[in-house]
Amino acid sequence: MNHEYSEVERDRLAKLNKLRTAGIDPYPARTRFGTLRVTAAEAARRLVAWQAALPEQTPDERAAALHAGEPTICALMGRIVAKRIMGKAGFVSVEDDSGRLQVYARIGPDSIDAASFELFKDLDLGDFIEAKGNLFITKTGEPTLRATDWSLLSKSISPLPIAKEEKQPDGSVKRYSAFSDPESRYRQRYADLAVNPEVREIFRTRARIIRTLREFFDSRGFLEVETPILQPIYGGAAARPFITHHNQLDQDLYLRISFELYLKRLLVGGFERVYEIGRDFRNEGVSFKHNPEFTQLEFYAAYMDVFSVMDLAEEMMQYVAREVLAASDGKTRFRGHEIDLVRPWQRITLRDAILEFTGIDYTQYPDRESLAAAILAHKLMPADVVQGKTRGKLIDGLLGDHVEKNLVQPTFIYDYPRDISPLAKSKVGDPSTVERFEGFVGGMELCNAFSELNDPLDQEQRFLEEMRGEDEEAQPPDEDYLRAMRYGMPPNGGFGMGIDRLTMLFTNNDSIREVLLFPHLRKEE
RNA sequence: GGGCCGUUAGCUCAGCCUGGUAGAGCAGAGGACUUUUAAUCCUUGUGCCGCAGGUUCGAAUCCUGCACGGCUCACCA
Repeated sequence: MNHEYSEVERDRLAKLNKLRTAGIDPYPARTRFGTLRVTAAEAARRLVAWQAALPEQTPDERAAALHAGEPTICALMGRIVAKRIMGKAGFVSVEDDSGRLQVYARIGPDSIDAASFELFKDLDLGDFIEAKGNLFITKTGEPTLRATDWSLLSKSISPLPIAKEEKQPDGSVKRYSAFSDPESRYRQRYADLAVNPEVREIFRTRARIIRTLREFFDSRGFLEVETPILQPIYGGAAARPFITHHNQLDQDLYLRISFELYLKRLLVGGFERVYEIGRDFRNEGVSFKHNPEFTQLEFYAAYMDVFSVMDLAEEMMQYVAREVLAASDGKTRFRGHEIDLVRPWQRITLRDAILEFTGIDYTQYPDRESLAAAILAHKLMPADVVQGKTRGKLIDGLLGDHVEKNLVQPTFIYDYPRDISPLAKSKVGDPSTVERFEGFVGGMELCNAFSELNDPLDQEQRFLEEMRGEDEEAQPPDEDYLRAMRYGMPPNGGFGMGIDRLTMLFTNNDSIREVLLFPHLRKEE
């Protein structure tokens, strides 16, 4: 409550008080012309159709017809984003959710009277109005609504950073000194969305991605479920959690770091295919691909394994790409690469991938010490990073440092070390390896999946092994999960994918912050 | 956490190197203009120059520290 009004804001407050004194409510509860409403896009489409259906005419007749316009009365409502007043006539560009349309008003019998025009001239960029009238085409060819009546719907006090736009001959729009400072845009996302239409488009795409994923799983017999976000024991991933507290119970709770252990309990319960789309919370650093809370998709399917999940993941990606990109070729552009999401994706073992990009065949180094020595000999990691890492973490490090960035076209990497995958089933005949894959696109890890471990005795061993380690991200053993498993869990395949990264991929954004409506920022001073 | 860069008007930015007390365009205000579209033309206001300290007769400018941000490295299955 300590906002200091700027000079512009004080001017607008004075204007607002003048309106109130004149008996005009600057924030009316409802519109007057609601039943007549057309969107800007509908109006433009209607005018094009009307124009095309005009009969054969002389040029003079045609000009007169365009000027008179379509006779139907309709109303436009939205925010004023540009204003061009000249004497006793003027235009304001009105933007709604569908686009922009200009409203024309002048003093005259075909439009509004002098008193109304005085108020019209007083409008500010950012004000919401409604205007009623008929649609016509100006002599410069612009679809326009000729106002015969209009009202203020909401007065803008603080000036929005609305940029001027110039239509280019090729149809594109050139924006001058747009609101572009990333911090200001994220902190005041409302202003960003208000003045940068392409930002709104990112979030429409995001919504379409999520809707399409639901369609995909719903139509394949998956049940959408919701599991606890507040958990007494966290697990299902290697990450540090956020801790919170329940006052009445005097109990510490954790914000979930994954859905995995709860979803697999549901397989014990008899649901064969479940999925959840929701928020995970991980107490770790922020970066261009990490936010403390992020949206995750996980699914688990009884009687599937790592390879049938791989098939399903391919099908899913292809489905979403075609729906979302509205391009039947399923291609997207990301960081300057054209990426083809159509199946089949490349499949390569982790061993072969690391061999290809580092020259190291880790199967030749069966223990931590020999692998660490080889990595140092090849100068693949600094010594202080190598120190203290398990063999599995070293292998994972090689993947992250030397392989991931090269995996631009969709690639599945499979066969992972057991000690970094405590919830995955071991490979038959190769106890150091588990049935797991990760999907990479655009040089970025996108998803993670495995044949889920359903052997309660093996799972108990894995929890114990983890506890013995010194990894501060190790998950605590979950006794209740083991109890569930002992009742019997069907063999199943599970899958997790970051929706934020998927959205980055489909909207060609380098930063996760661009695809989160309100990304985490340090507190404002 | 490390490195680099940045923070000047509501927005986008110049000025800093080479210290002399702050500028442009847009937005705003006043005026002209009854089909404009980055409308145009005339007039005009606008600043804790991120914060704190230091050097200096004098600091937006040089130095130090801090805050915040961007990029990057590390960390992040």
